[in-house]
Amino acid sequence: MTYYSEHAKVWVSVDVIIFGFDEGKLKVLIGRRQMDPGRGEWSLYGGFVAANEGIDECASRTLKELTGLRNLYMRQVGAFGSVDRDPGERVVSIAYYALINVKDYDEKLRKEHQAEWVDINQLPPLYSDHNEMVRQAQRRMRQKMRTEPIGFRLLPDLFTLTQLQRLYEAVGGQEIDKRNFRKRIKEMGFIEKTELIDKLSSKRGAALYRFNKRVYNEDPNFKL
Amino acid sequence: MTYYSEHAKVWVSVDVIIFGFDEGKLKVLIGRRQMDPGRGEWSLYGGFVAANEGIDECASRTLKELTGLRNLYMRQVGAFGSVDRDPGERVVSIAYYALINVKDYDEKLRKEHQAEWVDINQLPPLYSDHNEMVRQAQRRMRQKMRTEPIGFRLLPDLFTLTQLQRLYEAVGGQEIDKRNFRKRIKEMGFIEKTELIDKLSSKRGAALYRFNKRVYNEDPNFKL
DNA sequence: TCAAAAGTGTTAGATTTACACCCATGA
DNA sequence: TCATGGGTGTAAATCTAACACTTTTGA
Repeated sequence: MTYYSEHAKVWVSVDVIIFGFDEGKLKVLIGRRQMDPGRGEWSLYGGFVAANEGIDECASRTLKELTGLRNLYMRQVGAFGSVDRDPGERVVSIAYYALINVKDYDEKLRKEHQAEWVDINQLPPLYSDHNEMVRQAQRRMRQKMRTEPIGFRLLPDLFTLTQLQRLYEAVGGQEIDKRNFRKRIKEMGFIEKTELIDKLSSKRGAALYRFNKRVYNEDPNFKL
Repeated sequence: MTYYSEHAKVWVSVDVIIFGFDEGKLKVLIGRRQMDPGRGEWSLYGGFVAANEGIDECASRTLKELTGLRNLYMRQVGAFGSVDRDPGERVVSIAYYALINVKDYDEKLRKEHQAEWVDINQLPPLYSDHNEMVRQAQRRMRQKMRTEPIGFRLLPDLFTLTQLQRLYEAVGGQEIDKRNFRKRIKEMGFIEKTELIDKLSSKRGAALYRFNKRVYNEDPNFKL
């Protein structure tokens, strides 16, 4: 308290936009707010930044608490700090987005937290400025996905090209030509075909692919 | 203090990366830090967020105090919040970048604040994580400039095409072909040729252009 | 046998890049 | 008269977008 004591301190929190991909839709994990003010409203998950905790750590901790998963792909969206954004007190909140494979999220844990996957295009009004946070997170994620292959984080380790295409369509918000898409995938090189066949989603069966991180790292080129 | 009192509060500050363009170089306004800890080190300008002040307002106020200018183009870069980023206390800082026309900045005011324009490629080590803030601000600004004509904020109202090209080169970090550049400018439509001639930078004289905001707003397309 | 999803190439058009010379003027 | 920066067009190459049919197999 020796240096800046004449200035005001404020609460700083972190809110996380957790993206998942399921049933061909981009989804966000939301829940009912468990504290006042706003108890019971739809809300993102978040937590307060502790005195001895960096903001990235706080986001990781929040994600871990909610999903049980560590080392999720996570990026900062930005700080939200209007004076009256929180109805209770002055809180500056820093939004992060994270990508998870829906199937990695233990259903029991999800229910314990009363968390729900909701289509990003069907979100209800959320607490405070959380809808705006989601919009910005989506823009950010879409932009990132154009230049880095982060989308794999939303899929199982093995996936079909149609799944991958649906993912890009859901994120980009528009349909993609199948042949052009597959042509681009082939050019990338770091999306490997395996010998495995997925028989669940079609009668004929579709080849399963995987993301080869090593190849990607050696060959740092990318375009959607 | 009724809702979140069990959580810790921290100081929140704003740091501004002020970009200028002069002598064909992209420059940043820095100064000597006027407070402890770190007094005398090279630093960005910043200020603490007051209890009754939003973070964007805080950034505007900081810019106004330093430059005397209002309504500068300004965008948030993001929040910086490692526990030990500030050597004195726990401070979460939110970085913003702003664009100003160097000639709009009153020299007297600049000297009063002991502020200096420094080539972004020649920056000295700055206080705390300010170098990293500058790097991120530059990436952000470069990216933005590819899709929106924000560069005009760094130039006088009237400018020659060569000036404009040098600006894009400085921001993009690479040379641009003169004919291709001018071809693109013509296609844009919202960069208007005036009848005025600049005789300062060449013997022959160069046509002066201006950015027509109205035309731009009616025709929301853009590419570098 | 048929419905449903997988898989596969080519072509036209659009965009991007490379490139060189003449012009006007002040010193 | 010459050095300096201003100004202009074309052609090749690359990238992007549009487009339709055959295959496999479970129901």
